[in-house]
Amino acid sequence: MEPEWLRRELDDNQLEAVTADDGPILVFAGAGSGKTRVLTYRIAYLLTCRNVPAHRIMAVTFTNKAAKEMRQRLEQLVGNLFQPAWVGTFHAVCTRMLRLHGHSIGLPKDFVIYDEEDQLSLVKRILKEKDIDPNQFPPPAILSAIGAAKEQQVTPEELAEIVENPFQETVAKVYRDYQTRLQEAKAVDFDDLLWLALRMLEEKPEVADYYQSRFLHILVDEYQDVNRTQHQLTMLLAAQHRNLFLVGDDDQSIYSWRGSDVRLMLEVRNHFPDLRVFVLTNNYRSTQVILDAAWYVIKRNIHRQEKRLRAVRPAGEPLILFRAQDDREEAAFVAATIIDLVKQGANRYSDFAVIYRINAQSRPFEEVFVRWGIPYRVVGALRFYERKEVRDIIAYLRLLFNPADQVSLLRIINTPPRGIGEQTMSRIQELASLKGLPLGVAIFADDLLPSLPPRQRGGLMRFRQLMERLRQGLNEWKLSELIQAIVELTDYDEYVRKAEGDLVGQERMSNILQLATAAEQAFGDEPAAQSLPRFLEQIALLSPQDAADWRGDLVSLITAHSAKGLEFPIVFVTGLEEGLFPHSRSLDDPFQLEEERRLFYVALTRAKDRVYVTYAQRRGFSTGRWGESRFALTDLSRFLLELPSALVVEWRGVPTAQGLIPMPSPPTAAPRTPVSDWSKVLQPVSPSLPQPIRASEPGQSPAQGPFPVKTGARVRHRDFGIGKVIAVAADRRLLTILVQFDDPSVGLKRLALDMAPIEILSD
DNA sequence: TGTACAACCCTTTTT
DNA sequence: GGGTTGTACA
Repeated sequence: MEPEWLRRELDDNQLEAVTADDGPILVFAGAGSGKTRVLTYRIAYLLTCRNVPAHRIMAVTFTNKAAKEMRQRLEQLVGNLFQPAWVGTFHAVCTRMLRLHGHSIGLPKDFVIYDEEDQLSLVKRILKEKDIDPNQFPPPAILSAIGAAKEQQVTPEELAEIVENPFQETVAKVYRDYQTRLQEAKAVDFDDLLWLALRMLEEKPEVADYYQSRFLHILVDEYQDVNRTQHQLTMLLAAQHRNLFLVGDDDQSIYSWRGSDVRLMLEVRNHFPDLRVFVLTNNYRSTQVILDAAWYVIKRNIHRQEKRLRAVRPAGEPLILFRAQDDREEAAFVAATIIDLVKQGANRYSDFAVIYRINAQSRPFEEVFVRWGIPYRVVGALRFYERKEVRDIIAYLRLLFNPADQVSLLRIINTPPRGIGEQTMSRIQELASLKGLPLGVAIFADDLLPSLPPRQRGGLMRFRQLMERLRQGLNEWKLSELIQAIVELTDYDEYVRKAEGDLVGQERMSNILQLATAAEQAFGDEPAAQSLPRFLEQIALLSPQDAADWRGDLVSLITAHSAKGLEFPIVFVTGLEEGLFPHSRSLDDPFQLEEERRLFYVALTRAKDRVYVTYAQRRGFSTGRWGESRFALTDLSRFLLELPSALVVEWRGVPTAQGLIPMPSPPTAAPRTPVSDWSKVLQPVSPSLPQPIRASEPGQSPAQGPFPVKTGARVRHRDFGIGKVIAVAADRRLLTILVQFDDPSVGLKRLALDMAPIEILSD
C-alpha cells in the first residue's frame, strides 16, 4: 500500500506509474507533466516501500544538473538513504563502469576523457603528419564523420572497407590513426565511453553478470534522445532483472543529428514484449493557451504518436507576436518588455528566458542588455571550462595525472613560452618515436637531453623541472594548492598580463581562481593525488546546463536545445524566420524539418505563463554572422503560420531603455485583437516603413563628469556580496566597473554602475 | 624563437 | 566579429 506522502504529491496517473509492479515500464510523459518528478518518486518508492537497497538502483539522466537536482530531491524525500544509488548521465555511468572494470578489455584505469576541443586538435595534428590539406578536408567534418561511425559502432577497419569517395577514404585513414593515438595517450572520447562500456558488457560475461545482477532497477530519463549504443546498454543492463523504468516524450526528440533515434523508444517492446506503457498528459507547467498553440504546431508532424496535453492551470493569455525591423529592434523589444514587467513588480529577471536557434543570436541581446542594464547569463556559449586560461591549467593537471596525454602536453609545453619552439618539438618527437615512447615520457628520459643543442636543451630542462616539482606536490598539496602552484611556477599571471593587458589579465586570473575555488569546494583538504582524477572527470562531462551559473537574478539567454528540461514563467522565442528557425540546413529534408518543429515545440513548452514570439524582417549579419554590415531580408518562419491565429495577438510597440512605448494604443486600453490575417504579418519589407526610434539617443555622457566611484572602493551587490572595484570604465555611454568579489566563487564581474543593484561602501 | 600584422576561414544544435 | 594561420623581421 502506498504511503500518504506519495498520494499527496502525485496525481492518479503519476501514482500509477510510480507504484507500478516490477517489470519493464515505459512512461510517455509530455512536456511539463512531471516527468522528473515521477522518476524521482519512483526511486523513493522503491527505496522506502519496496525496500530495494540503494546500491542496486541505477538512474540515468540527461544532464548532470538533472542528476544533481534528483539527488537533492531524494535527499528531501528519504534522507541519506539513496546515496549509494548510481545517478548520473550515460557518460558518467559508463565512465564509472570503465574505471572499475575497464581493465578487463585492456583499458588503463587512469584514462583521460578527450572533449571536442581535444579531439579536434588531435585530428588536426594527424592531418599535418599525413600531409593532408585541411582546406580540402576540414578537420571538423572529419571529426563528425568519425563520430558518426562510432555512433554506428563502425570500426576503422570496417569503415575502410565501405568507403565510396576520397573524403570517406581520408576519414577512414584518419580514424585509424586517431584511435591509435587515443590508445597511446590513454585517452577516450565521448563516443568511446559509451561504446567501450557496451563492448565490455558484450565481451566479458563476468563483468556483464556483475552489473546485471547488481542493478535490480534501471531508470532512464529522456529516452527519446538515446542513441543506439545507449539503448543497447540499457537493454543489456536490464536483461537479468527486467526492471526497467523508461521515461520519454517522442515530441521532444531533438538530438537525431547526434545519433539519437526516437524509434528506439518504441522498439523497447521488441526486447520486452510484456512492456507496460503509461501516458502522462496532465500538464502542470503551462497555461492551456500555450499548450494549445504548441499542439497546433506539433500536430503537423506525421511521425508522432498523437497525444494532447491538458493544462491543470487556467487558460491564460494569448501569445504575443512581435515583428521587428531588424535583429537589433528584436533585441530591443525583448529588453524593453523585460524592463516593463520588472518595473511593474510582476516579475524578476530570472523569470525570463530568451530562446534562440543558434548561439550566435545571443549577441544583439547581450548588446542591448548591457546598454540598458539588464543582468543576464548566456547559457552554454563560451563555457567556463572552455576558456583558454582554464583549459591551460586543466592541461597541466591532466598531464600530471596521465603523462601519456599528448594533446595536453602539446598544449602546454610552451605555454607560457619557455623557449620550446617548433624546431625543438620536431626534434624531440623524432627521438621519441625512435625509442617508441610516448612524448610525455620521452621528455623525461635521461639520454634525451645530451643529443640536443644547448639552446633547445635549456627550455626543455625548465619544463622538466617544473613538471617534476609539480609531480612531487601531488601528494603534499590539495587540489586548489596544486592549481595555485601551477600558476606561480609558470608565472602564468605575468604571461597573461603581458599578452593581453592588465584588465583582461585580471579577468583571466580570476577565472583560474574560480577553478581553484571549485576544486576547493568539491574536495577540500583531500590530497591532489586522490581528488585529481575525479575532478578531471567531472569537468570533462559537463553540459552547458551544468556549466552555467544559475545563481542570481538574471535573464537567461539560451538555445532551444539547451533549454530542454527547463522552465521559465516568461519565454521569448526569437528569430522565427525561414532559414534560421527552421534552420536552413533542415529545409530540404522532411525528417529534419520535423525535428526543427519539435525543437520549436520544446521552446514553446518551456513557458509557464507567457510566450512572446519574435522575428526580424532583416537580419544583420553584422551581428549574427561574420562582420559585414550586409543585411539579408528574411521570410517569416512557417512555424509562425502554424500557430492558430486566434491564440496570437500582434503587438507592435517602440522599445526604449525605459520600457516599451505601446503603439498605436496602449495594450491595456482595448482588448488586443488577435491576428486575423497572416498575410498582413507577412507583408514584404518596404523602404517606406518608419524607422524604429533610436532607443539610445545620446544623452550627456557620464564619462565627462567625475567618476562617482574610484578604483579600490568597496561595494556591496545584492546578490554577489561585497567586493572591491578593480577598474572603472566608460563603455559607450555607460559607466561600467570591474569588481572582484570577496566570494571567490563569484569572482570578477563587470557591472553597469547605473543599473546594477550595488551600494558603495567606501572609497 | 618570438612578435606583429595581414589574410583567411567561419556558424546549427552538444554529451 | 574573432580566432587561426602564414609571412616578415627583431
